[in-house]
Amino acid sequence: MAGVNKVILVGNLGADPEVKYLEGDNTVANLRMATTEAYKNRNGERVEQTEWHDLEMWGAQAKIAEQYLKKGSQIYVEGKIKTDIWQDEQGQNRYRTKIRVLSFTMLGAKPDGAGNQNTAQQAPQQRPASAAPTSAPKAQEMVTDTEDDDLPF
Amino acid sequence: MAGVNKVILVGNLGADPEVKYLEGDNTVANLRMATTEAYKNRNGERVEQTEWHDLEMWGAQAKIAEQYLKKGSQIYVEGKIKTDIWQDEQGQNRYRTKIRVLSFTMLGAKPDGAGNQNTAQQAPQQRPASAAPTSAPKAQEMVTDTEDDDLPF
Amino acid sequence: MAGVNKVILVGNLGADPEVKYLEGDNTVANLRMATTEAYKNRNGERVEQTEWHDLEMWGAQAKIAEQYLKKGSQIYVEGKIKTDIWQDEQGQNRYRTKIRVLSFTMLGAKPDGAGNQNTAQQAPQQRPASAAPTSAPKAQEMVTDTEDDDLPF
Amino acid sequence: MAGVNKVILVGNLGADPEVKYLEGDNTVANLRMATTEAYKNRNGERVEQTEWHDLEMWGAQAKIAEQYLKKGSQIYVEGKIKTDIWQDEQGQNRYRTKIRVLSFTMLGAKPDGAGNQNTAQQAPQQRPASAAPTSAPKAQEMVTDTEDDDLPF
DNA sequence: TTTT
DNA sequence: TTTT
Repeated sequence: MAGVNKVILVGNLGADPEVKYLEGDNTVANLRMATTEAYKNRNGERVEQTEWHDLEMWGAQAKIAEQYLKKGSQIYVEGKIKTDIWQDEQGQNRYRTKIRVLSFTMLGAKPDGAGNQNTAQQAPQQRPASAAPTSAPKAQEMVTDTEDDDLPF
Repeated sequence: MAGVNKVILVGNLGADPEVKYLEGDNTVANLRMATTEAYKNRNGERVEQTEWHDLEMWGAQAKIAEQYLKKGSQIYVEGKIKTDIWQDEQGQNRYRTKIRVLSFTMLGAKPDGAGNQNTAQQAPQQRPASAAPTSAPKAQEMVTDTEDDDLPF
Repeated sequence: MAGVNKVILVGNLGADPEVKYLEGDNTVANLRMATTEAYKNRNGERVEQTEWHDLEMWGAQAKIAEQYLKKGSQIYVEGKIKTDIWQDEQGQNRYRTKIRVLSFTMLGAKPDGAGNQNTAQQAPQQRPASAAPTSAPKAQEMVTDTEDDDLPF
Repeated sequence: MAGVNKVILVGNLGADPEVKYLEGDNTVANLRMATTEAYKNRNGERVEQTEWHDLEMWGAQAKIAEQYLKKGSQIYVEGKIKTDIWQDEQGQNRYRTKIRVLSFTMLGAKPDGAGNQNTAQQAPQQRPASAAPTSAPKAQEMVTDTEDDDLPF
């Protein structure tokens, strides 16, 4: 049966994206993103709670992230949860959960010389990874994942 | 700047899908869907509130809806809000808001002879509208919109 | 049965909020919000499509909107779809769909003298409508609906 | 600034809920939930990918889960991502990510003798944890978290 | 009517 | 007009 595995985040990057260029012309970007919640506790004191998320982007999307996003950038992210499980040397299960980003968009602050908010999604038909540089999406537009199904993730 | 316009619904169809075959080999399906909320009011009485939604599906997705969905079907829907505005004979603005479905999946009850729950999405690369019947998604899978950008909607 | 009726929007206000103070110490705010999508059509031309949404906020949330939001403000909104239906003088059904906001948060640009981004939600336990001004949420925090069930909406 | 940390899942439970009654009249339920995605790979073969999620529910919600949910139950879940980090005996960072459920609802198949679909949410004002048994939400309704802010999670 |  |  079909399931739904959807994550929606709004928050800020804790560091610049880390981008790796892999063999076979593939690119992956890893980002750390904070989402902060504020509320008043029983004593009426303001409490802030920050959750950190590991984001993973692939292909053209990763390159756009490298180009437009940096530490502090506020973004909207849509993706899905993926948990890696493996065994360490002691034979114990180890877990690491990340968000596979399907689309993102920059919020708020204008990029350096550029316009205002950016959105970078992985919108298949609309912005092919093979698109010429001039037609490439900017972070101000929704940047959608353009990857195929057989990539190693 | 990039925006987000996202709708997520879980509910039941009030009637069978209405499907129209248009010229140019295009298909559109219109569905009425109810989402029901239940809560207790100040007097502790249980109150039910039902909201009705007009759904619109195109192309292969519309055909899957016609084939698998019917009055009473429980579905999960993801889409976006679209409001049509026009002027009536009196020159007054008239409004009609519908949900342009981007993906859907059948929930719960198994279709007649078939497997378990269905999901029908509009997943571009994965399930092309041109796919052979045997490889067509069923309502038990996520059915995603496969339409192009230049269609009349 | 329980349904889901959820809307998530990111966009900008087309005008300042319109706030009405009703009898019985109730407040309602109406806002117009644009969500813009950009994509390339078949000819490779960039096309922009803007959808306009009618937002409705109540109570403390409405007051926060009045205080912090204005024309151009970029916000994240979570809410549900509500369609009003009535008959006009000709006896024809008239429809108007709005988004009943359950929580919102300001994005991007800092409010005038204030801190950073704002989020205003309707978070019941956390920020009661009866909270003293000093403990009131700002638009930089998530502002959640605090209303009761028996209000006229 | 205010952030958004939202998860939406539709899937099935891999086992009955595990419920623990804690001191101080607190209850916690842990559930394993699968979300399955199906797509065709480059060779046109149908591929299924299942992701497993650790859900955590508290208070009245946990009790409703214990009462109505079991292995195989199909549910809709809304929550937020929470990652626990600690150091193991080797001084290495260990991670475990779970979904703190804010609301859920049962989908599809009717519970044994009961009505149809269930939704169990954590809707504060509407269905207080202190509500009498007869007014308690069933899994067919949206079951919302009723917990306070100072609980240990 | 917003924003880029 | 669905569903419970």
